[in-house]
Amino acid sequence: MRSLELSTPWQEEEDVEVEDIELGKHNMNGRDDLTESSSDEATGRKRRKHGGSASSGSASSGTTTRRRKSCISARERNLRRLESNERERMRMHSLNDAFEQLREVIPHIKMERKLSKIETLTLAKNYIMALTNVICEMRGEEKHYTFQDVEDDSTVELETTEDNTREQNNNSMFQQNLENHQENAMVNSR
DNA sequence: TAGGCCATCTGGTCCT
DNA sequence: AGGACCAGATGGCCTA
Repeated sequence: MRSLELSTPWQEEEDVEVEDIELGKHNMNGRDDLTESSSDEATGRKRRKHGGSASSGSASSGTTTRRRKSCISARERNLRRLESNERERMRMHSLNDAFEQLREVIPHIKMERKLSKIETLTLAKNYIMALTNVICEMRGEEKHYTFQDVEDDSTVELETTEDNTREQNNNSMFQQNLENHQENAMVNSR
């Protein structure tokens, strides 16, 4: 763990009423003028160097704007930024918790590594589609969705054939599980 | 070593 | 006004 170095650009600024800001012209590789990020003592997770760029988001690039800066001290801004970082960290952690809970409820072939986020979402989508099909079938309606071969599915692009095979296995497992549940439901309802 | 995935920082925008 | 949300950027870790 490295300690927090308080020498970020915004700390060294003097308080000014108005500042010229050139959007979209920041040094993308300008890691040199950036120091270590805020500490992560609260979470103990790995930390990064400053990664963000000022040209991110939907800021209009290439234009020069003149914006009024609030009359708060550099120290205050520093504090606000750190608090904001902490909130963002917590928000992302809660998002990751939600992903973890989703992984737990999606039936899938267990692997050495955990499902990535994109895999989790894709499987969840497929599972919902499979469930929807079962409901339709129970109602005697036509199936809503057809599970295409992964190669034919332009919406899902997996990198390796191993991944394709796994996804197909998971899809057929969905169907198998659902059919079993369906049978059980029939038996219980008698 | 390249590429995928991820955590984190950051600043803009939206919402309350 | 302040917090939540979002997306871009970056560097670390891991695997093929």
